[in-house]
Amino acid sequence: MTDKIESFVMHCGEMGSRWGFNRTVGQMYGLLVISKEPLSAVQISEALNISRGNVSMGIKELQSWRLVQVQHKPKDRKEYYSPAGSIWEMAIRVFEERRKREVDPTLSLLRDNLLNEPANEEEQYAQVKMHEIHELLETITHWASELQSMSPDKLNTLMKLGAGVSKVIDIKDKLLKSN
Amino acid sequence: MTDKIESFVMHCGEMGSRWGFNRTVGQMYGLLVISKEPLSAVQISEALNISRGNVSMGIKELQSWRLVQVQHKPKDRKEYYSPAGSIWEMAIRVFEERRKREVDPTLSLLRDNLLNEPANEEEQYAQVKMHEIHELLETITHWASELQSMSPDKLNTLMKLGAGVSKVIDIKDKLLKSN
DNA sequence: TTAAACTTTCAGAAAATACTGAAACCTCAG
DNA sequence: CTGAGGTTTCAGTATTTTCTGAAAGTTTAA
Repeated sequence: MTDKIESFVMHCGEMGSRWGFNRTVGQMYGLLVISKEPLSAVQISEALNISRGNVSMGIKELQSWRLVQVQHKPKDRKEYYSPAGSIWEMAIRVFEERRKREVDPTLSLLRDNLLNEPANEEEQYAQVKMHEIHELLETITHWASELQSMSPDKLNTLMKLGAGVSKVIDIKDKLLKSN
Repeated sequence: MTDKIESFVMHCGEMGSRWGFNRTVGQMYGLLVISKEPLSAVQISEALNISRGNVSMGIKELQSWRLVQVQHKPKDRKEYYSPAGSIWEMAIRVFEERRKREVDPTLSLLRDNLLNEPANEEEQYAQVKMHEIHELLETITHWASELQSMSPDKLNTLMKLGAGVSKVIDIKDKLLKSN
């Protein structure tokens, strides 16, 4: 591994925990992303100086994020791993999985809590707040899933448009009104 | 604390680490959000059964996320804490801070790495990948900051529009062409 | 100035998390 | 079958993170 590649891989490790997994898993993913060829478990464990068992657990974790792909070479029983999908898909998946882990459980707790009538003033206030949070999270997750259903191409146009969308929406409103 | 409130606070604790801080900090923030009145450090430590020192550290952490506000009561030297801003602002801030912690360092590493010429084929491939990632992250962060500059109201319209934006953009394109 | 009432800090203890490596497990060619 | 070549599991260990509580620091009323 050259210095430049190593610095990238180590950085992925340091960021790993912030992105939702741990250091080693981050390194593993970084390594797979910048390696042209798929890597075997042993190659990964040697490149990163970690145990074979750890690689196995890491791969499992990455699979739960739908971020790696298993491949086989002819005449070779080993499994070879490579990143699943394009950089773009990778981003979408991380987003999606994080939503599942970070937002969905909260939404369901809030839904449950909002079913009961508040028993006193304290709970009354709490419910108002929970309701606000619930509404916000619903709006955001709904929007996110709509965005995800758009083609990468459309999404790109939209993002490049930036705050300009606002103007486009204004135009739409005017058109609707004048009809 | 009633059961319902406690379940919310404990949930915030469990989610805490997924949202970027730790259990106690999560609980503290949950508690502050659903409490009508600002709370003193001692009240927090009693409500959550944690040490006074831990509260101090937690508040510091929440302040670094710009999520709490300090208040004072007349004739009282204690500090009282309450959530800073509306639920909406809270979401914006968490987003913003996470971007700073999770994306910005990566962008700067990638920028640095992309300045050097690749020394061999391996690095050549690595750079292509890093370039892709860099471009994607740039587009997304740029877009995110544009969105943040929009008024909550406009943003709400936009989000409610959902995948419908795509149609609106198509209409705009047609209008431009016909001119 | 002083001291009471508070907040912050931080070394060490406790708890949580991640890693290793050996054993168990799978799979398939012979 | 069987054993070679591979993967997974998991108990125990190492590392990292978090929490405590006592000491140090700060502020202000008198």
